[in-house]
Amino acid sequence: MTEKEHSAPQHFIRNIIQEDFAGNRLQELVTRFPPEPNGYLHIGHAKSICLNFGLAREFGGRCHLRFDDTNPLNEDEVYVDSICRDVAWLGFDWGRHLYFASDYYEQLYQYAVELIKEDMAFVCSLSPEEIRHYRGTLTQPGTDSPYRTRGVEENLDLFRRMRQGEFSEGSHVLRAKIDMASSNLNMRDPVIFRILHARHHRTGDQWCIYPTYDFAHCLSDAQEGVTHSLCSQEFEDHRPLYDWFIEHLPVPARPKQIEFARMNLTYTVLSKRRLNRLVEEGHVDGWDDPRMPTLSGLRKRGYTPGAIRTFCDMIGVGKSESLVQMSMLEHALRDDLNYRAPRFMGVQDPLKVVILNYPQDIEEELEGINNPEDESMGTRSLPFSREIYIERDDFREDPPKKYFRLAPGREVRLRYAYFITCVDVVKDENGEIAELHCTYDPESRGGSSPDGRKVKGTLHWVSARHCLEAEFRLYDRLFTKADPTAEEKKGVDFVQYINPESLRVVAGCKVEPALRGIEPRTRLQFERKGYFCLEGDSGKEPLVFNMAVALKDTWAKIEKREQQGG
RNA sequence: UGGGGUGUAGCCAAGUGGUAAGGCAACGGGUUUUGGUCCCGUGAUUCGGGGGUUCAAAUCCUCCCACCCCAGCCA
Repeated sequence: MTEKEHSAPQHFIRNIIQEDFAGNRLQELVTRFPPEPNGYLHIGHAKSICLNFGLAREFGGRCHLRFDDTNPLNEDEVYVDSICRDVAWLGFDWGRHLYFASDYYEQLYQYAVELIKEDMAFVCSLSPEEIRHYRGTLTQPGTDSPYRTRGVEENLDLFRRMRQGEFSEGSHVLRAKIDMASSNLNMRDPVIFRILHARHHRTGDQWCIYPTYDFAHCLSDAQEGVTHSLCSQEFEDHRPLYDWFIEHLPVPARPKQIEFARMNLTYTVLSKRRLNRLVEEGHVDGWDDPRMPTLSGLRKRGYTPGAIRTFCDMIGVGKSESLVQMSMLEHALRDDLNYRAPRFMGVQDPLKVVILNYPQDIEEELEGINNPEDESMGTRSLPFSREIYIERDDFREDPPKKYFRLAPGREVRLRYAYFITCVDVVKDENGEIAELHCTYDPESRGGSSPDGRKVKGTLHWVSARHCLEAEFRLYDRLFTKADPTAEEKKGVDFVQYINPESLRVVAGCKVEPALRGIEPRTRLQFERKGYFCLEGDSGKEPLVFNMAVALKDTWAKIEKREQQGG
């Protein structure tokens, strides 16, 4: 790991682990990341991945990647592949510890048989609706199923026949016999096996009964020797049940479940349901749209695994549900890319500048530093000629206060090139500025003047004759509200708050020729603009760049304030 | 109205009886051939609220308030 990782702050789960080691209750830490293969991973999952794999790495233990594939109805192999890819991309290695709950189906079946034999489980033949009624409500206890007193032999026979495929879906389920009066609904004789005549993506048609999450998860953990089973808070109510199975079955290990709070991020959504809608209804261009908070989207956007890991360290691990500001994620990215991204010059909205006293027929090569933060990244050559493009926004005919870029009569520096002074503004028939006429100071080659005079502004530029054509895709927050789901609670559909300017495609951009032939996905900084990532196939013009995040823009802030202040 | 959780600055978050870390954001200032980076500085008489215990409380007790989760044969 070469990138600068923040030192991991103290949090309650790490404390528990340290205490377990100190108290000699723990020899080796074993954690697991247990996704269900029914969707794509997003930044919220990254928190769990970094926690589980990070802790294992920190304590010299191991972390398993286990797919909780207990529901064939909405699981698929394509998700397995994408999840593996995303976890690996984030920088974690599960080694040989890739597991599937479906690998344990036979063992799980045997555990269920065990429970029946001990009179701790029974086949219930109530319909789903009846089961719901018998369960009671939040404030009223449930009532025992009439099938609760079935004999062990009958239960054994029925359960075997369930497996045999003799019954239809919904006709019978296997339930743990716990306590219908429990104030914890999860303990009211929970279903542990149900009939599903569905083809499973890994076991095919081998099974027609499938274990439920509550039954499979804890026993899978135990089977793998997981020591600390970290999950999100909504499972806190399930812990008594988790412990119940562990206590009542002859399992090889006794994992400890610990819950932590989920994270939310401003200006986006993280629920599977909502993310799905964005894709289904075409509000975004697929799961890997660079505006999506999915790992595949962030990857396409130009995010680095290191930035995401740092971000996860920054937000910490606690028990209170948080709404983390997007600026934290953006900071983590800038911080990472500042040290690693090579610099280039690219003009988004070109304004031609003719340098009157620069000879028509010559051109020269100037030298640019690839990364001022890292000398080892070397230098590159920048062709310069009489006609160049600068950013239209870097010139004002009537400059506002504190504006120190180009204006009539003003002198500025062209980065790594020369000082130029604007001597004339040429307009077209509509009164629009068509081009600028400037003069340059031959003595200022490289960007500094021997007489020591200072210029306030430094502009990026490209040589008109040498530059490459490019398209910039500028991304902004996906929603106009920090918490679009809060608005939803007021009865407004969250899609109403999609930011219509979340994507701005800017054609006609000009970038420096050193960019010719760069690798797809290359992350770079366009100086004074932001961090970008080359999209798609490289080489062919126009080159397409996705903006990952803009550089901080103090001037934009000042200008906004000046305008508001009058 | 049952059970489980949470409440420390705009946001995230340490702190577990000895007098409120850190990060993001914001705001000042310095350096600067990126209005970037970097550096320096500015914030809680107070920890959801009220009582109480104590020489001493964000930390212990107590009452109250607010928010989140749970009634899938989803995970």
